[in-house]
Amino acid sequence: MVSFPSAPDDLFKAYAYEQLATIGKALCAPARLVILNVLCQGERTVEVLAGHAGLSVANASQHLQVLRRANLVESERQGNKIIYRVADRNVVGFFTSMKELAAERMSSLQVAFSEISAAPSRLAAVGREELLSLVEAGIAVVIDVRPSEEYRSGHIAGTVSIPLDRLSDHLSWLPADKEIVALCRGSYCILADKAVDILRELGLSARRAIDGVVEWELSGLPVERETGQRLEASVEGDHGGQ
Amino acid sequence: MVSFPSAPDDLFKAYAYEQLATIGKALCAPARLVILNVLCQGERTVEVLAGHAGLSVANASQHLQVLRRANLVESERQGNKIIYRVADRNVVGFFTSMKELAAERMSSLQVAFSEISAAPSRLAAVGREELLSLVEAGIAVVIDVRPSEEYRSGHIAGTVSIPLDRLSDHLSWLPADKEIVALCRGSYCILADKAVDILRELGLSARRAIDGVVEWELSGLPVERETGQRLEASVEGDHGGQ
DNA sequence: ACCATATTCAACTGGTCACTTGAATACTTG
DNA sequence: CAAGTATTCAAGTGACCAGTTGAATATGGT
Repeated sequence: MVSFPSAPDDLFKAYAYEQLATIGKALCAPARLVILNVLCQGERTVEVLAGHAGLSVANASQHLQVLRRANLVESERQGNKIIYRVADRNVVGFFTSMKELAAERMSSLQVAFSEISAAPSRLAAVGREELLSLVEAGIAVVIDVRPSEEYRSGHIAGTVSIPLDRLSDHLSWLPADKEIVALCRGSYCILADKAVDILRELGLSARRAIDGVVEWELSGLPVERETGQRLEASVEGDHGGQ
Repeated sequence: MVSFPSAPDDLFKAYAYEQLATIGKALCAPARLVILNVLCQGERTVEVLAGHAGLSVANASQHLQVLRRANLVESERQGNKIIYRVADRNVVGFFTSMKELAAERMSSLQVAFSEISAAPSRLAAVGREELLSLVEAGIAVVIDVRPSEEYRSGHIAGTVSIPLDRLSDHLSWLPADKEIVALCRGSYCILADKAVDILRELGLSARRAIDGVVEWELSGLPVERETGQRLEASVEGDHGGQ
């Protein structure tokens, strides 16, 4: 560069950090984070995503384009609809580490949350190592309380699908002598908390898992997918979770 | 939760994503990213950080407080000055993966950049595996072209400190029969590019490393630190790098 | 105690972003 | 080819954010 004026250097620096900031900007609106979190679990249509985030379709579409400009998600036309998905497996890992980083801040909230909740489900949450050992020892059953569509589009092998809103239908055959561990979408999702509260009120031994299906998948557990099955519009069954 | 109104659920969801967005907001201003990148290499004073980012001290202070509110950095008073550092080793890892995620977007820029640059240093950059094998085979020398203060505060074992602005003083003893690999702060830093251009103009075989010292450190290489040595105010020697 | 230095606070301004609304585009189905 | 559905575009509004300036706070040295 010797004979190089310094201007292009600053230009490069400015441009580089501007590009980097594009990713940051994509992650600074809560609505986009909700969308991204849903997309980390599988591909979805615009309408479904708008429902999850509580946005108008037009608004959700704009948020999605911000995410796409940041190269975090990509879209593809499939028949009548346009489906969005994360652009890369790395995005899932990156977003997960962001959530883990925020978990520290969240801990204060979780304490406050457990105080208004009937059962301190969050504080007794089950970590990965413990859950694995519980399952291996055969003294725990893991139930996946997400809506059944999500279970179908990808779940950890060995878990049983019991959507939260159908939990009462399956109470009869749940073992009273084993511990029940509820699995949902992760620490930002409260489906498992609700399930645990219900089960405990019935006298069963239940706890929630700290991590969600996506985190387990990232840590290398085998995942089963029902291929060909696609998530169509149906936000029903999602009782404020995530 | 059974007997729980759904309002607190939405409150939790909203609060959780708001907290997560705090981190995103901290990363959406280029100036803050520059600051964070410098902090990933070691603790600094406000004045130094302001110099790196090209901001007024008051402005840099405000940016630092945004970063602190997001729990990404922490501050400590040391005598007359206040030094900032990353709050957690995980922050370095997280920020690194963010940069890697952006690298894809950057590739287009790197091509454009190499076109105006005398030598296509970026395109021939050396990755980790290759560099390790080159060093093991004894056919490459690795020079650390960052300012000497940064080298002192932490560098990879086996590398030699040759600050870019003193490169001409060390030309005599650089081996002509080996390949010279220049190491700097990473792909967002152009110090190594400049060094390579100088060396090539002199007929030496030189390439830059893709990654910076921080990335190498994260991947497990032994790091040497001169303890007790602290980075005092001195932006001099930083020729537009980062 | 006083001054110099380092950092933060407070008030202000221009620009950018999120959300709304109404229209336009693109594809599928009859 | 027409009608319907899904998504995107375009314009407008209110809120928030980055940067500036000048003053306030806090520490160390004399």
